[in-house]
Amino acid sequence: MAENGRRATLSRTRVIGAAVGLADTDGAEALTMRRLGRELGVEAMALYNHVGGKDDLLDAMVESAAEEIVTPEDGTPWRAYARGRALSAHAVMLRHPWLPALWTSRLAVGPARMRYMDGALRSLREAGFPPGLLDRTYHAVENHIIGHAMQAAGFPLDEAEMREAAEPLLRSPALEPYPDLIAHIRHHRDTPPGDDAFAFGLDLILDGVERLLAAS
Amino acid sequence: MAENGRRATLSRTRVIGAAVGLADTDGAEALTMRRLGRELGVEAMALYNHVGGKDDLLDAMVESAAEEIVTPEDGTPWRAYARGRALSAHAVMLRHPWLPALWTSRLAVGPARMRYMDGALRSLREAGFPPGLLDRTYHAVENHIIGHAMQAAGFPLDEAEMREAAEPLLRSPALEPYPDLIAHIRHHRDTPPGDDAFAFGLDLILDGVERLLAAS
DNA sequence: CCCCCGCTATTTACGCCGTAAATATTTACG
DNA sequence: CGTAAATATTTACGGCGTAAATAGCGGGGG
Repeated sequence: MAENGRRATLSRTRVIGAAVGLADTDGAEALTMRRLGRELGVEAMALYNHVGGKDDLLDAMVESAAEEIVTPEDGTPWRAYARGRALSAHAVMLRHPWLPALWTSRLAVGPARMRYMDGALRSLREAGFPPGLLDRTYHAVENHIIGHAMQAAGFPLDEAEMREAAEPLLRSPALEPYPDLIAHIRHHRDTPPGDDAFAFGLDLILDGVERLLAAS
Repeated sequence: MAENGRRATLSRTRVIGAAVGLADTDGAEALTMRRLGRELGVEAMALYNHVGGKDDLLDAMVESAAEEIVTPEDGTPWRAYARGRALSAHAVMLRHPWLPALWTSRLAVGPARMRYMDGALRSLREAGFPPGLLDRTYHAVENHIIGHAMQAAGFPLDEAEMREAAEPLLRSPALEPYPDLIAHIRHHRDTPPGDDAFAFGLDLILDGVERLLAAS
């Protein structure tokens, strides 16, 4: 038997979990069938008994991450629902920097992701959104989540690294013609992420939508 | 001499241009040093006389795309400036589906990108934005551009392909428990992109910022 | 008890990748 | 023309995903 078997050292769940962990700590480019096998004490080809191949593994990782997103309970007012689900999705994407790129590039969509999408759409519909506004609202929020996560994943520096990286950059003569860019880098050096930047953009969108909904 | 030489069949510019073209038509995963060499009638290693390696090539492609973004002239009111530059960046990203992923994942930033960033920041500063709002506004717009481009790149279907892909999907029993998702897919099947979805989210952000600026 | 069968793991191999190093060829100039 | 520099090719290496053949193993029926 596959799924229990007392001493079944390998399983689909374990393979996917190890893949997620490996990509989390060492980056998506370190996720290699051979390397993943090594991590699990097994040869690469052994993994093929549990996943269909690397593509299947990547899809399963996305699905597994989608399951981590917590969705407000049914009946939550649309704005709180959208805000809660966006903040949770955002947190998941920060935990898994490899996620936004896979999220948008893989066309296979599993049940967790379908549930995630369906819940968001239902919440808006039940709030009385007309179809056009509903669709645009959904996508505006989704774009914000993905955009922020992509930018964050591409600049994976904590506060100390930020300070450290900023200094030599600021002295670079290549930057000299761009004073506002210099000021921007200084601003980021002095004010650590704090992450309210995500909520700021999100609320901008939700405020605007609220007004449009009221006007409709 | 490198750059002219009458019959210099290869040059950095030509290599980068061919790489952009190849990635545009066949996708980023088709961009291979060997394949790119073949496209240029040359062995892969010949490319290394003109680019430092694949990383250098990718950075140069991003920089080349950044040069395609047209920026409103200096002195344009902040809102028109931000809107114009966002729409142009958006158009460039749609032309080059490989761009958003590279844009966010490569940390090297060339002059064209610096100019792009600096111009946007200057426009907001000259309009009197306080530093906190300036930074959040810049990033909110940037996130929207990247988020929309990533989603578009992951779903590279024109209207006909859309219709064609939707039908079997809608019959899939896996979708059955998600009626609002079904409605969403139907909506997309019936209303082709049109691309005002990008402007919708952008204006939501700019409207909100305008209000915050007035209140500050 | 043993044997055999189905599942799991390993071995080997193939064609691709990026690129280092050595070599050959072409070009430009005194 | 001769030669040095620029450009292109050849060969090779280690790593990738994975197909195919092989080996090991645990559990149920004779």
